[in-house]
Amino acid sequence: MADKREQIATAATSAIKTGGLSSVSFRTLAEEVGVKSSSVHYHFPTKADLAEAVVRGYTEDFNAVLGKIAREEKTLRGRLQRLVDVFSGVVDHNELCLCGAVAADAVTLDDATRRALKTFFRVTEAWLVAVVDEARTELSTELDSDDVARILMAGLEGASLVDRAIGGVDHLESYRRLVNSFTLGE
Amino acid sequence: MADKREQIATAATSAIKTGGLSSVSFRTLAEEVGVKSSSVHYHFPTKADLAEAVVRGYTEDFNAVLGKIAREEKTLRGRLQRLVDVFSGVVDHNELCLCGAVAADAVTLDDATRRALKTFFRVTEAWLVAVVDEARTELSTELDSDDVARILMAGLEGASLVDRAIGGVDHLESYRRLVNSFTLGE
DNA sequence: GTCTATAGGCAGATAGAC
DNA sequence: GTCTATCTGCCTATAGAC
Repeated sequence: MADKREQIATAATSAIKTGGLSSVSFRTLAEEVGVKSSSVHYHFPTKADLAEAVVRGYTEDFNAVLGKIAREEKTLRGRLQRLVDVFSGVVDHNELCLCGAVAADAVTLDDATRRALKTFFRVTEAWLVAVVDEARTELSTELDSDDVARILMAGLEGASLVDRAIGGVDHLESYRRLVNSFTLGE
Repeated sequence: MADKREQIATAATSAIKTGGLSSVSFRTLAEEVGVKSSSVHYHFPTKADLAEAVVRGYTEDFNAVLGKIAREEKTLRGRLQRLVDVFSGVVDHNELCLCGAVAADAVTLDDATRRALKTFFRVTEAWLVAVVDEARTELSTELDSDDVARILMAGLEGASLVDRAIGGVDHLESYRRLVNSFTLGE
């Protein structure tokens, strides 16, 4: 039953992944955690405050997952495939990466949330670059690690977006094969 | 000054590309074309009707652009680079591909609009497959044409989404280089 | 085809009691 | 921290006059 602030952030995260930022309201959020909307405002004065906190929290959680993958998988291909798995799992639940969903509403964001969003992509791509650079011998493309990182990040966001909209995971599966073509392995 | 219905659809298209489906209202649309909101309802009874019409119209226009590219560019690399140009131009105006923007609101769509959206991706990827198959000798990847088509489509949608959110065109530029690594050319 | 007028609902946000 | 109550404003949609 953690503290209410966290419960609210968790409910907001889930709602945004499904319906985007515009789909969450203080009222529905309040109902989900069993309080009144004014109590939600107590924890997050404005919607911008809520959005920023949620993006920051998601970035932390996502990073923890990346760390886990790096510990559990030793090959570059294994690590990248696990990243595809993460996006695949999200789409299976009819959701998007939270930061992809928030990015779709980019024009309505305040500066702080926009910065937090930028940090998510910077941090995640930095992980990809590090993972690729650590295993240069397993790489079978002439593209440099920055390009590989950006191509996979943007590609997985886009594949999730398209696949969820039209049903299935065809695009994510194509990225699975792109990962294979980028890496050496049996 | 075309007919009003078309003016409304054009204004809606532009607004959706910038702010998504939830950002357009019958009121603001009406103001932009110089009528009252009830007149907009006359042409498009519900928001779902408007969304479907806009997606269909965009699919037609996009296809015309693809046809133009195929006529003007003779090499596979040239054609794919021109496709990247299209997405680059959109992001320069702080917009997204209309269907990418609509896809972000997938959960709120009615069946007809969802079908129209599916058609957009099907048609555009069919063009990509045809273009790739027509120039098999210029291809320098082992991925089949379906995968190449899906990777580029999803990738360009995702790169637009991310680049617009964080500013710049870094991800689209990485896709430019991916296109080069997929194709032969001087 | 376009208008005025309005219904009915939900949004974000705040004041002030407890 | 949470509540009740409320303000203000925007939304989709419709009825009916012209």
